[in-house]
Amino acid sequence: MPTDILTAASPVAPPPPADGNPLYLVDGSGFIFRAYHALPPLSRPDGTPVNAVMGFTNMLMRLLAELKAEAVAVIFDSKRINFRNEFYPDYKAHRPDPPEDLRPQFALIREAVEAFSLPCIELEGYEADDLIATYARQARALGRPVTIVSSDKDLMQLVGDGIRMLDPMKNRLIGPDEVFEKFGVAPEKVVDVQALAGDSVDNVPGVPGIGVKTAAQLITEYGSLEVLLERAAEIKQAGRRQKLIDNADMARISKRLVQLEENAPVPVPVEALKVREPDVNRLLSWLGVQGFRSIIAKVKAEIAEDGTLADGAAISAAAGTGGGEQGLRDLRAALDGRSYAPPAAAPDAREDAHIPRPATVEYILVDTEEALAAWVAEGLEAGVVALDTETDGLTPMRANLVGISLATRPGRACYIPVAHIDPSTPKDGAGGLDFGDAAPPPRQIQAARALEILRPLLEHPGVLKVGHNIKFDWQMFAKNGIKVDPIDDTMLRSYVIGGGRHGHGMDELAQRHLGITCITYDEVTGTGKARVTFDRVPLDKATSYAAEDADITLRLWHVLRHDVLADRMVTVYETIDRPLIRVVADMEMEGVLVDRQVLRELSSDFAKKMVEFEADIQKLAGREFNVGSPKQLGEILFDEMKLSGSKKSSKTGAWSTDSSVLEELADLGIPIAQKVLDWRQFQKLKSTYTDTLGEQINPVTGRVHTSFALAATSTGRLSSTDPNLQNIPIRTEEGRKIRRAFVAAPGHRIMSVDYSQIELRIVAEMAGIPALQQAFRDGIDIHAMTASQVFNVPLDQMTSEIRRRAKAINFGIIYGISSFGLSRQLGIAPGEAGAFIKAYFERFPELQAYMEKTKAEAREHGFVRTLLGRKCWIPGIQEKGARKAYAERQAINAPIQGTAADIIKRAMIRLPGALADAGLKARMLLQVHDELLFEVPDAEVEATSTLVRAVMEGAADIGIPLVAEAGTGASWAEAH
DNA sequence: CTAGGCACCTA
DNA sequence: GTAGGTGCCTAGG
Repeated sequence: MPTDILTAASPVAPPPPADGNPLYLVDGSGFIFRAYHALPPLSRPDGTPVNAVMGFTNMLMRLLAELKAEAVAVIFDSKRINFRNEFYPDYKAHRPDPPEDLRPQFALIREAVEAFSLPCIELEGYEADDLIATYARQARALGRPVTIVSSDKDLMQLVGDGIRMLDPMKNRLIGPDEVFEKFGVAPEKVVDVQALAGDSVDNVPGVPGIGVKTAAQLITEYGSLEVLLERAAEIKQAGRRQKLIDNADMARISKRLVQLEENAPVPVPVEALKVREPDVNRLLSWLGVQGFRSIIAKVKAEIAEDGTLADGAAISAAAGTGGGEQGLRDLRAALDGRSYAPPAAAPDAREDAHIPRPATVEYILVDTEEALAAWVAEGLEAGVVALDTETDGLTPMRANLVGISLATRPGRACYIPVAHIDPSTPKDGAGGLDFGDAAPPPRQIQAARALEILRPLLEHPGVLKVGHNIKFDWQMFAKNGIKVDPIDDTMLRSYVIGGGRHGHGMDELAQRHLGITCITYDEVTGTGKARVTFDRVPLDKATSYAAEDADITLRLWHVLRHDVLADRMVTVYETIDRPLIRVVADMEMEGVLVDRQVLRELSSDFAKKMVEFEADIQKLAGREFNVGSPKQLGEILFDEMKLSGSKKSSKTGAWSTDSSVLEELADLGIPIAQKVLDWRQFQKLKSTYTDTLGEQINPVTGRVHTSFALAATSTGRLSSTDPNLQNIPIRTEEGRKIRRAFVAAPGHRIMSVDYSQIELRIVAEMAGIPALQQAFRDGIDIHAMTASQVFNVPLDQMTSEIRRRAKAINFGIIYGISSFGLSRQLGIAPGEAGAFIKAYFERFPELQAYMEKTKAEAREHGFVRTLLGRKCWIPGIQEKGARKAYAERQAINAPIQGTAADIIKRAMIRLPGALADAGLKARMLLQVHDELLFEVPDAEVEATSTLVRAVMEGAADIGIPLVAEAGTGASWAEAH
């Protein structure tokens, strides 16, 4: 009669209300063996067996995702020896060693706990069961219900009164009824039964000849072990009576062995056993190493459910319902439906709980290998480290590594100099030949040694390496043969949250999020003539600066990890910006081959032309002056030559001499105006391109390595600097010649693949304009088609002038059209331009509705979104007048430009793998917003072209097809 | 020596 | 009308 016994055994005092936060206590050690024996053998690609790890990880996922557990601890045995061995040395003495293919899994299971950011508890001298008992008792004292995740019978003594067990393998709950089924007594009496019956596996002696059945019968009859032993003489059966009398002490010892310790000095208070927000990067990275693909899918589904827009699949699915247009509207509606706090003035420092506030700050100089090894161990233990590199230059391909800083927890960081020299060392070329007088370099670890000691940390798949603009550091390490992985970037995290709202430099973010004013680079190295490279910065100063950078990066990571999640930007960050880091890093390091000779010849050509034009200009002006000075030119033209047609700038009061002014004059037949325009063209081409580009050729690689900024634009586009290779001339014949200098290595061709009309396609889909969508599906000339519709001209009567006007409007749409802007573009009156726009809106009414909706969205939220969910902040949208009108144009343009940027980024992420999978050796060299440039082996041109176009066209399903076109040649001029 | 303005290159 | 970057000139330290 289980119920009777249960009732009788209920505690006298009423149980405390079980309204607290449920606590889940996972018996990690017990689980390992159960899972190992229950699951078939399974191993990772590298051969490491992982069946128990897989079972364990799945169980954790269920606990977190299905049961939504908020308080979880995973508890392990510490060593084989514990306090029970003090009074019974043979306890668990006969346990065989774990099987060979289970041993490596112990450490992996602890890694799993870390990867899920769960508390991992063990205590020397105690078994997992004792810690579980202690926590269970403490949680009950707080009125919290407890679930013990285990099927170990030794834990059954704890069941009842708000404590239950969950068998993680069978997914079965164990309550008092199930315990009774097993032991024939209520949970409270289980220890007594075990004390009598003993346990051969754990080497608990018990009383010989008495098993569970007999023990339960005896305990039920006498009420408890003590009473039974006292009254053993009363037992009728002679053999049983004698055994009990002879083995009374053994039974008492056995009870002490099986009785769990409920007052263990647990290392973490019960209140602290909380489910922390998992670090998705670290978790996915760890799961990836184990090869747990199905679990990765589950985690990603959880993230998506968490609120972030899922990527391509969701876009396609949404676009698929109701034929694209409606689907996208649904998507937009879904996006619009989200509630966001209106943009407020950012406070100088925030006060949420996510901000780490270390009590002390330790910045340590590391100059011995032993000390560095200790920091590596600390980093491995931490699982997340922030790092920063100090160099003697700003362009990674030319800079040398000078030092490395590392932070292992907020407030604790070190600086490892590896190439510092004494500050008094003469600078190159400045101090003559007196190098012998220089002081010796300070004590430090050799760069190569330091890197080898750091390598296990930097390449460890279970340790996340965080950097602020980590692309730079990744390249510095890659140059030294270390592929840092996995990586995370606080600058890019900030960018996906606040792109267009504020800058993302570390100093600014430290001020904004942490209220900390960082030491500036200028303070450390000086400025101007006094500036020194970082290798000459004294080590104390260098340590303060560099260690702070790593520390601040780590602290920002904690804040921004939370913010990206809370802002539901995880998918954009994880599927676009973070994976792009390595792709762009590789692209930059690859560089592009530039023919210096071609540039020299062009420079010389351009110089000759400039001399000729300059002489003509001086002659026409009647005196010598600096043609390159707009101020002097304005004085010549409008004061001395008394020409009209210009206005004075309101800022400086100088005459405007820009190209539109000069073109008007040239059209009036004034020769000096055209000459100046021509001179300026060559001046620009020579100074910005042919002269400068040659200097940018890296002496080591012989190629030009631009730097792409990943967090510079408000729309999600990349930008390119040092040199900017996204603005190489193409429009004029003379300018286009510069592209002849961008060539392929011997045996290779340059291939350019660009999206055709991608932004107009995006407009057609986002605004839901059926006429435009159909035109794109039919593959007809979009400018001619809009011209025909807007100006009522049949396609077969289309003139180039009418098409030109329609094309200008089409571009105007993308830029957030205004009648003033269009009039200037077309050289017509604003009134006439306004009439064109009106006609366009009448033909495509969906467009006007879309624009109004977008502006309203920007006004309400302060930002707009791309199709893939990227936020583009529009500061100034709440203002009035011209500022507001400008912001409205930005609001209209940003989702269009930004969606195109997202799409090409996705293509870029997929391409290296797709090329490798196809066995193709093509290298991606440059991105120019809607174009990708490749260097392709001669024999692989056709296959590469087909593959790249397919990947680019398939990068997103926006409804209407995307079209990519490829061109190939010996140089960029021929390929485009 | 630096910062701002101008001019002009790209998508 | 959108989004960028660079070189040159010049004013103001």
